[in-house]
Amino acid sequence: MKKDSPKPRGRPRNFDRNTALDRAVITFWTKGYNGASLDDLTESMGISRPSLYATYGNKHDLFMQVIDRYAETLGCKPVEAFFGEPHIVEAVAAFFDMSIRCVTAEDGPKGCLIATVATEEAQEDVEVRDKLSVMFADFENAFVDRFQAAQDHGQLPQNADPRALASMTISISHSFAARGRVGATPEELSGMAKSYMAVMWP
Amino acid sequence: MKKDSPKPRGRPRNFDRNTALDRAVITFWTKGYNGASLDDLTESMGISRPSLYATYGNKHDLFMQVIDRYAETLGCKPVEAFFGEPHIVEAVAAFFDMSIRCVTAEDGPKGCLIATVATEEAQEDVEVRDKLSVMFADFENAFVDRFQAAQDHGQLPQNADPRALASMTISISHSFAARGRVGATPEELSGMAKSYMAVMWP
DNA sequence: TGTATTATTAACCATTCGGTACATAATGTG
DNA sequence: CACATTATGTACCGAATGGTTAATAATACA
Repeated sequence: MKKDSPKPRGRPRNFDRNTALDRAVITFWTKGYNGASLDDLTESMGISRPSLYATYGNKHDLFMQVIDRYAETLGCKPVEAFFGEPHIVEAVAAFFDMSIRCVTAEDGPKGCLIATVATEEAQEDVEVRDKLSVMFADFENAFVDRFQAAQDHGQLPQNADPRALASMTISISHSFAARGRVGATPEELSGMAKSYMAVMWP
Repeated sequence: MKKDSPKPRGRPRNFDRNTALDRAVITFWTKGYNGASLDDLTESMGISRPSLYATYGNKHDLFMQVIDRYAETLGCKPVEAFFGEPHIVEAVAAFFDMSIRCVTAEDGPKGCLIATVATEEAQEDVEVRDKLSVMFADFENAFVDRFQAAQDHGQLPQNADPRALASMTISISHSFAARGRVGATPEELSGMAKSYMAVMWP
C-alpha cells in the first residue's frame, strides 16, 4: 500500500501529470519518436521545457512513460472489449471491432503507438525493444489463457489449438494497425475481420 | 524499349546509383526516416552531400526511391517465394518462410522497411501514405488472384474464400514484421506460421 | 585543342535540435 | 515573519540538422 505523501512541500505544479502525458502520447503517436521535437511536445503538453524535464526526466524517459500510459489507456480498450465477452467468438469479434475503431479513429493519429511507432524505434533503442518484448509476451499469454479457458468450457472444438488462435488473433490486430496507418477505412478492416473469423471458425 | 543514352556527357559519377541506394535502404530501415540524418546517409552510401542531392534530389525524394528499391529487391523475395510454388499450400508456406528469414535476418535491420518504417511515416507524410496505399493494394490483389487460381485448379475447397485467405496471409506477414523488429526469433515465428496454416487448412 | 557539361570536394549557412542555468514565484514549516 | 523546498518563465548553450555555394576535376564533343 502506497502512501501518497499527503502534503507535498514546495510550489505545486500547475498541470496534471497524466493529462500532460496524454498529450505527449498523441504527439509521439503522430510524429514518431524522432519526429516529435521538444518544441512539439512542450507545446502540445502545455508545459515548459524545465517542467517537462523536472517531471518526466528527458525525452527518452518521457517516451517510456508514454508507452506505458498508452498501454493502460487507449491501448487496452481492445483488450477490455475482448475480456468483456463471455463467449470466445464474440470476444474475438469485439476485440477486432474495437481494434479497428482505435486504429482508424478520425479524431487522432492512425494505427497503434505500440505496434507502429514504438516498434520502429525498437531496432535502435534497446530499452524500447526490451519493454515491447515483455509487453508482447504478456499480451499474448493473456490471450492464450482466455482461449484455453474457452476450450475448457466447450466454446472451442477439442481439436482446436488455443495458442494458435490467440496468437493469430493478435497477429491480425497488428496488421489492422499497419493498414489503418496507411489509410484503410474501418469498413475495409471490418470486412477483413468478418472473413477472417469465418476462416478461424469454419 | 528504353534507350540507355550510350554516351553521357560530362564527368561520370564514380559510384553506382543502385549500389548507393541499397546502402540508403539499410540506413533508413535501421534508423527510420527522421532518425537517419544526412550524415548517416552520406556516410553509409559513401558519397558526398552534393552528389546525393544531384543524384536523388533531397532527403525525402531519396526516401521515396528507397521504398521502391526495397520493394523490388529485398521486399519481393517473399513474393517470389510465394509465386514460385505450384501448389497454394506450399506457396503460403514458402511465403511465410521467406518472410520470416527477411524480418529476422542477422546481417541487417529487423522487420520490414515498408511495414515498419515507412508505415510509421505514413501518418504525417501524404506522399508516403499514398505510395504505400497503392503498394498494399497491388500486393493484396496479386495474392487474391493467386488464391483464386488455386481454387479454380482444385487446390482449395469450393467453399473457401480466396480473398479472405489472401488478405489473411498478408496480415500474418505484417505481424511477423512487427514481431521480428521487437526481437522474435525465426524459430518462434516459424512455429506460428505452422500453427496458423493448420488453422487455415483444417 | 578548346569548350560545354556534369560530378566531386570542401566549406559554409540558417535553423532546429535536446538539454540547462538562473532568477523568480508559490507553497509548507518553524 | 523567515526559511527551506519545489515549480515556473526566460533566456541561453553547443551540437546537429537539412540544404547550398563556389571552385575544381573529369568526361564528350567540336
